[in-house]
Amino acid sequence: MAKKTSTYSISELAKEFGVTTRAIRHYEELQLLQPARQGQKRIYSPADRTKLKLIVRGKRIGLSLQESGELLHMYEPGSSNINQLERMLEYISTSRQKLSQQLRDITAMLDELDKAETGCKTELKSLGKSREL
Amino acid sequence: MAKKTSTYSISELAKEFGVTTRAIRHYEELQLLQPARQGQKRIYSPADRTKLKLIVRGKRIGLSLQESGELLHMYEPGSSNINQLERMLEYISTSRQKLSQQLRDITAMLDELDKAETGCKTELKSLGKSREL
DNA sequence: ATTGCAGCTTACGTTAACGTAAGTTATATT
DNA sequence: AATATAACTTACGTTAACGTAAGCTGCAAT
Repeated sequence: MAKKTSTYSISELAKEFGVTTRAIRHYEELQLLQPARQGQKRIYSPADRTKLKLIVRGKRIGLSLQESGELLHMYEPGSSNINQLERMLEYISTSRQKLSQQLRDITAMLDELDKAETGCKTELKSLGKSREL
Repeated sequence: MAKKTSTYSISELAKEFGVTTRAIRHYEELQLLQPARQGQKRIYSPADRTKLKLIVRGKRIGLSLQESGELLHMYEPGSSNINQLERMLEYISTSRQKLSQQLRDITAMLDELDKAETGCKTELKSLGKSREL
């Protein structure tokens, strides 16, 4: 039959993002996803897929599922009450600070890797020289 | 008595890096640190302090203690045998790729935060307008 | 009719990274 | 001498993020 390209099965998403179906169900248990159902089967919308993408991206940079969940919160309808919006702005600002710190940490690490690599290569060269004698 | 400014107690380091002494001892259990001893007490050298710094930095960007341990490996004497050095170069390259991916992930997230923030602010403004009527 | 997937649920198991408690030791202070 | 403080050891507890196993379900191909 015709494929509604706008929905995904759990194993399709699992394969696409390199996670297990168990993991995806786990994210659902933690309320990070709420896919529709067709009987018992989970049906994922493009929005669900995007959320999952954000989750795995979050994981790569070391966010907990909790933290990712809070970020996901910002992609929802937006219960637009003033207080909520302001709390969200604060949260955004805090998140940005954390991410900026991470940026610094990562570039610092990359620097160290460069140093280590140069040192390594110099050593290799000198080892090569001594064999050439 | 006079303070050898070139050594640290466990609680000094704990305070400086915002971790518990228990955590530091834990890193030692996992072989990430091997401080000297003065009787029973642990004495940390500047080198130990640097390692700890790398560990907490690693944690901030989501490295496991294992991974940090492997990175720390590169700051040691360097059992300079050719194979070792080449394996290390590979490891460095792999690490760099992971870190680069993280950089992309983080800037992507920062972008999303920007979007979310603008959206948030626009909503706030429209809410403000409606009250001005 | 049966065999084979893909998905589902329930539930216990596992690993990492410490937390926490209890009791011991060494040093310094009152 | 008594007490406080900082460190130590041993050992069990806890949380997060799934893994893994067992058994049930619906549908499709043989």
